[in-house]
Amino acid sequence: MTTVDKALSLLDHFSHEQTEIGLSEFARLSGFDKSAALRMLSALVRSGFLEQDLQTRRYRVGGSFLRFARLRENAFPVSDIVRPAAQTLNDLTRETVHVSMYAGGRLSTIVVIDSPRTTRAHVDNGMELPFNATASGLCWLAFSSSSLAEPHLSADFAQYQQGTLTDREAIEHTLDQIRSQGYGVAERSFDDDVSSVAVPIFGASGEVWGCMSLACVASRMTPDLIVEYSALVMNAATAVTQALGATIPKSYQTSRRAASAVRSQTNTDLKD
Amino acid sequence: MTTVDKALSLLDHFSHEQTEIGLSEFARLSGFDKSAALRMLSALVRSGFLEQDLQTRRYRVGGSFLRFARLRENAFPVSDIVRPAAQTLNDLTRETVHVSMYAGGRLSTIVVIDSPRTTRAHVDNGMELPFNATASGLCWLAFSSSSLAEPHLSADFAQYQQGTLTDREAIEHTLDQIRSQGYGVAERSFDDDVSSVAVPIFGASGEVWGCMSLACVASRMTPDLIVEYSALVMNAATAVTQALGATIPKSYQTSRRAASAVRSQTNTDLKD
DNA sequence: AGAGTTGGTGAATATATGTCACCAGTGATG
DNA sequence: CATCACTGGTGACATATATTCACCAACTCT
Repeated sequence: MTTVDKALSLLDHFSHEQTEIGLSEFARLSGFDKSAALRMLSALVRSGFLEQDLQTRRYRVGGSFLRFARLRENAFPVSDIVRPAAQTLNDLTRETVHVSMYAGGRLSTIVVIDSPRTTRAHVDNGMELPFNATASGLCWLAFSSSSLAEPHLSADFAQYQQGTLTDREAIEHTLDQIRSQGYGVAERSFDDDVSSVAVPIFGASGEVWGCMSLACVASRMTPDLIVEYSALVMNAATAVTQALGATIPKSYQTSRRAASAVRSQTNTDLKD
Repeated sequence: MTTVDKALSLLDHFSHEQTEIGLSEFARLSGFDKSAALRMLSALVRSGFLEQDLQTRRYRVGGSFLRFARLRENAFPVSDIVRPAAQTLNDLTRETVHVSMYAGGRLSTIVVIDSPRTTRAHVDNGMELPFNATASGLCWLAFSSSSLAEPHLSADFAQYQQGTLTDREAIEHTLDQIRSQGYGVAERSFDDDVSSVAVPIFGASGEVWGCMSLACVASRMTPDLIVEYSALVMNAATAVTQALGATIPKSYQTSRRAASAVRSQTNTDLKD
């Protein structure tokens, strides 16, 4: 682990809940010495990746991220590519659709389109999706290479709800199931009232780039709907994969074929 | 300069024009050894701040920026704060309005609202504004502390147009003028067909946080309009400063008073 | 007043970094 | 086809740099 890795890992302690962190707090969270932490934090401040509140002396995520995020969107407009497919899926199902992307060891939502219904699952844009508790997280694990997935499989899992999978054995079993059916399902696993169906999006390198997921109020989700939705999400995710200039890996195509029979069925159903 | 500074400075070589950079190119641009550069680049890739194209082996800005940018917007929703004021100014003038923010040694646009007119000045969101050639850049220099401004005053200035200021003497003279009138003007200085008026936005620390600028087709800009617009931009920028939880520094208030007489005039004019 | 915070400093040692030579692969040129 | 000039990447050395530790001043809450 280089010094740069350590410095950048400090940023990982920020979250939607934790938006400001002080020096001692950083040292505690990261395990680094206060003095070492301060030097790294100062470097991050100098380059604008952190800002320091002059009153409280606490640090927050800096403005440089805005610049680089725009730079990236300019060079490689992910949102623009992803949003149409998500919108189509949202139009078809009238349920919440979100697309997540794997970067820096996190799976976080980059596009969210909420359901227009009066009762709906809400997902925050930019939200981090836990690997053990969400359809997207499990789906990512299922189709990622073992070397990439390993660190996330040997982590400590938080138990969000009664049904949340926290045992590695149980998770591995679920991943097998996901691999065979081609999509991941999580019912009342992260949020007590939400069930969702997720399908992998592949990147140019053949790795799982992220996931597309449909989330709805748990009481609305039936086994039949899961099958219907999975086919629709699969279509949308495939469109995104192709729009990213990638191809569906052979390993996944078998799953797709298995599901495509179902899809033609459901498409017929939906025509009525 | 710590290693972290060096690693992060590598990212500064990306721009709207330069969206992908290879290892040797990085070494050349930064002056670092190839081997050292590679180690830093690898660290940046590991944390998702860079991505490497597996075909070309070149690097591009990574996906982690999206996550952190959203994290920041969630904690401190700058765009949401800035946009209404910019929209109001756009409604009043029907000219292009852009707001820039200073971070990591760069002044770059974070909100852009284009003019609805058939001929209009277009500004890219996320664009970097050169300090010597834009109204915003000059305005930032004029009201920033000398220690912050110095590195940007002793840099090499690019000559974008005939009238671009590239001589430090001339720039300092212009800055004096900007300080006395409270707003910056740049006519055909960056783009040959664009003139703009910029006013500083202050942050909680009292420093210049960024600028609000009105840009229009150069041929439309008259001395009278500059005075009118400057008062309107000043109103909008003041609103943003206050929305950011900051106060206008005393040093700037004198400029504002000088202009407020003009403002009451122009406000009357605009009522008709 | 005292204990427990906080952010920050300075000087020891230990370690990661900068430097350089080197390798394999690619594409252009004669 | 052989050469040349690139490319991305590797490994090992001396050295510069980061980590560690004790310490300081300021603030808050008993």
